[in-house]
Amino acid sequence: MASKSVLTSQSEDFPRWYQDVVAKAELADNGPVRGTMVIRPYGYAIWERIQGEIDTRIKAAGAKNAYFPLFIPESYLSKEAEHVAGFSPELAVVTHAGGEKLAEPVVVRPTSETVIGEFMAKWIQSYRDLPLLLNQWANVVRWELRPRLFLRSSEFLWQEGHTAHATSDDASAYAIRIQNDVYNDFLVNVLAAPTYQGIKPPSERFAGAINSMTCEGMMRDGKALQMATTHELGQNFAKAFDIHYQSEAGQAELCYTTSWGASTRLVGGLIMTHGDDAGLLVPPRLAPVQVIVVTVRDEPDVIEAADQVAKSLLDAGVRVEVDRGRGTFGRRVTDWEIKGVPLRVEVGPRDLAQGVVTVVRRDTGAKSTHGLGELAGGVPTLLETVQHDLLARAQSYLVEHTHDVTSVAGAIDAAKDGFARLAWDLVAGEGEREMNDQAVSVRCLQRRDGSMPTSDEEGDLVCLVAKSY
RNA sequence: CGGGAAGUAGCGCAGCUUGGUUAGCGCGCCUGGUUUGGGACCAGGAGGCCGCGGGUUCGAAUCCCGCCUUCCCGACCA
Repeated sequence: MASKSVLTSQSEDFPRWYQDVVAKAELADNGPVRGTMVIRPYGYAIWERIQGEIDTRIKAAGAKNAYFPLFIPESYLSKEAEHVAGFSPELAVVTHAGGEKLAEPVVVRPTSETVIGEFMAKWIQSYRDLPLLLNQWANVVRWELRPRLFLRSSEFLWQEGHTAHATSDDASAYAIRIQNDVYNDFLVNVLAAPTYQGIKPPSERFAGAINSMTCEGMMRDGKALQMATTHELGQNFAKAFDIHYQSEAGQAELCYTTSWGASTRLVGGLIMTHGDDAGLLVPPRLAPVQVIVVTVRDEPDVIEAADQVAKSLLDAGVRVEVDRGRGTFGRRVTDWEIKGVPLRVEVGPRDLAQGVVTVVRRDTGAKSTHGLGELAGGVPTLLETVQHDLLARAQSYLVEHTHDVTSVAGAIDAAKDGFARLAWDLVAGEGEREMNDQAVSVRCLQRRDGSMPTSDEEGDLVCLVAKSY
């Protein structure tokens, strides 16, 4: 039976749909101060899954976690000219503390290149100390003029990796490794959100970087979202903070540093990559709840069967919860659809009489019946099927919403629907300004074969342009 | 930060133009009952500094000023 829709549909009003999902899936609320965000338990559970997956990959890449302070002396920011110029407009600065005006104002970190640079300089003495591979999970503050939950909040959570290397080549290779083995691997294999990887044009580079790499995803409203980013900082920060080492030959040499991050914005990317008119849709490998077992009637034998189903799935390594005795069946079904739980197992008297349960896929709505005994074997397989189907669907979406064009005007037009791809030579300079006037920007540069260039100086590059978040 | 819209119960809204008894409605919430295979129904009930501060007035949700917050469109960004 069709019911009145719970959410604004994507086609009716996409921004409204996004807010409805955030609210009704109980992901987050606005905080009392403009731009701040309260992440609710279900939203945080998703973030914890993201954290866990990324953290494992970071450690596999050899970086170690540490923690640096929230407060940074204002003077640190000023040490790198481009860095301070880039971040000044969005800094939160503490001028008073302990009831008195501070001698030197303290900034709330917008990112930690500066403090970490200061300590890298202290810790690195010899080439034997390199590479130094650090990561921290932290909150950062960038005063946003136009906040949006998860996508752009004044305070957000992220991981920021910071590394120091003896050579430019080593720094570059490590940055590429992070980009591929941490970010791209997570995005493709866990989030099921394929992206275009490329380098940023000079205009879009991180403040203080010599090269920025990005993973650019396509949301279901045709706008691009930067899902993760990696920067080669060259020797800019090494110079500013005197990060040097003694080489094998006994010479003092400056280090090359990198930094890289992924944030709670990924939750926004998740919502807009997979979500549909029924709500959120979380890929199984990411989902904090992979299977929800719903009782159709709250009768003792049904409840007992539901608990047994949950136990057998739990034993099979499935993240499962049971929902029973809370409102009507239809209500509970809708609630879990909004939350995007990938599989629902319905346990009711009619099925039980035949020794089966009904399994429903959140992505397709397809129902199937499974014998009680074979559930623990079948569900993990089905979860993997859903995972692969979501990736395939997102992949097609990305391809279908990428249009090859041959002019700036054509690109601006194509950007109404997604990415436009065209020769970078046609765009660089005046073309980029023309696009920016239409709220279209260059998201990344690639080689013609789709691989990542080492620099924007490389000839014969293409650019992917789009409207973006 | 510029342009636009809006803040009244948890959510969505009416009331404001033309100031005047006790501020309404739908959903949700609580209690009891009937229900339950796709957002149930009946009955009873709780819940409001009408965003905050100031002003005008005998009297302000309503008129005036300031601020805060949210949403949309731009410029800036993970």
